[in-house]
Amino acid sequence: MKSDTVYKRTFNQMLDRIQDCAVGSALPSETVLASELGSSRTTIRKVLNELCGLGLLVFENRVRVVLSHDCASAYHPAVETVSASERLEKLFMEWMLRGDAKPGTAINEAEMARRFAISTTGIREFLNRFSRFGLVEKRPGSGWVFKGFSQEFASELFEIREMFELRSALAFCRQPPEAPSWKRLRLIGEEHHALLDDIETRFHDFSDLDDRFHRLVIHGAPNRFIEDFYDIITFVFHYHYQWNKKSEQQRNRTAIVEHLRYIEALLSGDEAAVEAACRAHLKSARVTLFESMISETDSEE
Amino acid sequence: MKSDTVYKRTFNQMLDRIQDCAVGSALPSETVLASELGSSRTTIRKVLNELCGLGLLVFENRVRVVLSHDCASAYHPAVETVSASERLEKLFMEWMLRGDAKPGTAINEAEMARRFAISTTGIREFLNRFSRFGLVEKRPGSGWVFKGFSQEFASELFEIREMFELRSALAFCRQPPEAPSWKRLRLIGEEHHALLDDIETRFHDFSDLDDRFHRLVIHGAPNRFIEDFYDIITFVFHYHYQWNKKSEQQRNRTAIVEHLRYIEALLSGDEAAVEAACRAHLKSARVTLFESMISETDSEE
DNA sequence: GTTTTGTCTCTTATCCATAAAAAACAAACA
DNA sequence: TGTTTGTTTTTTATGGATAAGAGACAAAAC
Repeated sequence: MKSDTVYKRTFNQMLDRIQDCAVGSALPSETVLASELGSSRTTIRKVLNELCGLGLLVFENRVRVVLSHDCASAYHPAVETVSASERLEKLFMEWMLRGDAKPGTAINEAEMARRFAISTTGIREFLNRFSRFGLVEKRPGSGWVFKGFSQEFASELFEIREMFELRSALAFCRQPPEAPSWKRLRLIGEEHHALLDDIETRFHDFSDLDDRFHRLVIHGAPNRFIEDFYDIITFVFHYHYQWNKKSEQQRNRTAIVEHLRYIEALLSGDEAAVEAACRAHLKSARVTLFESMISETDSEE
Repeated sequence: MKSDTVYKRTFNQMLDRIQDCAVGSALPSETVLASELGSSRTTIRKVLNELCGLGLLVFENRVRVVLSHDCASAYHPAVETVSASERLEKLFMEWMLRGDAKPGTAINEAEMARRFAISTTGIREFLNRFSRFGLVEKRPGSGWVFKGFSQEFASELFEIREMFELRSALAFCRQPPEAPSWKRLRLIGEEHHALLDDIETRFHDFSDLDDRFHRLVIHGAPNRFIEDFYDIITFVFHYHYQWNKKSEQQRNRTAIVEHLRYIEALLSGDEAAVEAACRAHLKSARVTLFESMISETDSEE
């Protein structure tokens, strides 16, 4: 049976939304709310009905009016708002990054289903989707082999990343001056400056900015395979650094400075400078990743 | 319920196998047969039992003896030897390449399940695996979008292919002379010569040789992402040219000649020559593919 | 004691079922 | 006429069931 995580998530969002409205004011139409909160009208209505039942809203004259902001206790627990597949992804990555599985281990669906308390269908779907990351491989008939989040993996990942990013950065330079990317790049540059100024407190905001910056560069000359590959990078970094927070602030500060040089080079249009800045940044990112992987291994021995 | 395609396929293979043995001679042990035919002993025994029942074998003194070769009518129909997922792949590719789906079309699992008479779970698994080819994309909650096997797709595919192959070819050259790949390359070179001599009759054999050649080059400096990507190429070419056989012989002849030049360059170790030969071959492959795509569109209008 | 076959257990491929969510359609209003 | 809400239909997410197939262990034979 499908879980009602969408409903619960939307419900919580709606509570937030209500608190932004003055008591006595009217909510927008169902259609508007649906597109605003990113779910279907069906779900919105279910939420709205529930909220009427709770006395937080009234529905009169085809309009829903906010009655109260007193809903702190109505929120659904956050765990219940993530779908089975999202939960599985998280569990699996934790399990992997905790190093419970040595490279080459055979993993089988039935056992995983038990371990993670998710149906075999769910496991199977996850592994199928996940196999594009190159960390597991299917052996038809019998199960899967776990390839391991190893130095080798990281190294192969970076080799491709460097090829792709360099190609994209140079292509980016060659865009006509009227391309809208230039403006976006300047804006992202400003965001970097702003973040650098507040780095002490806001260093967590970097990974999002990082992602947006690299995707902007890459998108300058779109290629679905390159963009897809960047999903892998994002994914790997996301989970790896979530488990490995050592010197996060310093790491991010360095990266920002490198980005700024990179951005400047792009804006100047000087291809040699772009190449140099791009290479320098990726090299440093690689070293940082490797160091964090080594220190992780060390600390466990 | 799991289908018994493995059994039927193994059964057919076993019939072939029996016909290679003289009547009155003994079959090897179950274990040996299992590894020879690539299935488990469980399946082998089932087949063997059936064959005893049919009177083609006898089992006496712990040994199975061939009684007869008269089994032409015992074969299971070939259709029943392919698993649901393989069948689906084929059906889907036909549907796609026949051009029934315009790029941007939304496809939904339920409808596909009906169209192809395969359970929704099966469809879903297929689409999930298939999404790494960049031809369909998931929209969580609602279905999938079909991206289309367009010129644009082919062009993006080739851009990556060129980057990867060039990188691999150069890395291949730099292998130490004692690397076993050199010998393999020479052998593959000979196969090319042999095929060229018989091209009139054997031109169908080229696609396998092509695949092995490129994979050998790529594997000189292994990188799982590059090898994975080559799966996409193989897949796309396989199906595209299966539907588009025009001037197959000429196309293959040209490719063989290009390969031979490419191989010679690799063996010479002259990097400039390698680069030139590699680029030339890929450029020509690209042109050929595009032409066949255009003529396909034309013929339909 | 190593192979070989016999038996039993566990896992995978595949279908089906069902509640949740999305989408399509229809009626009502402004 | 175009929104907005009410209703119905369709589709997706997720669990479950089961025969086929794989693998593990035991017994037998050489």
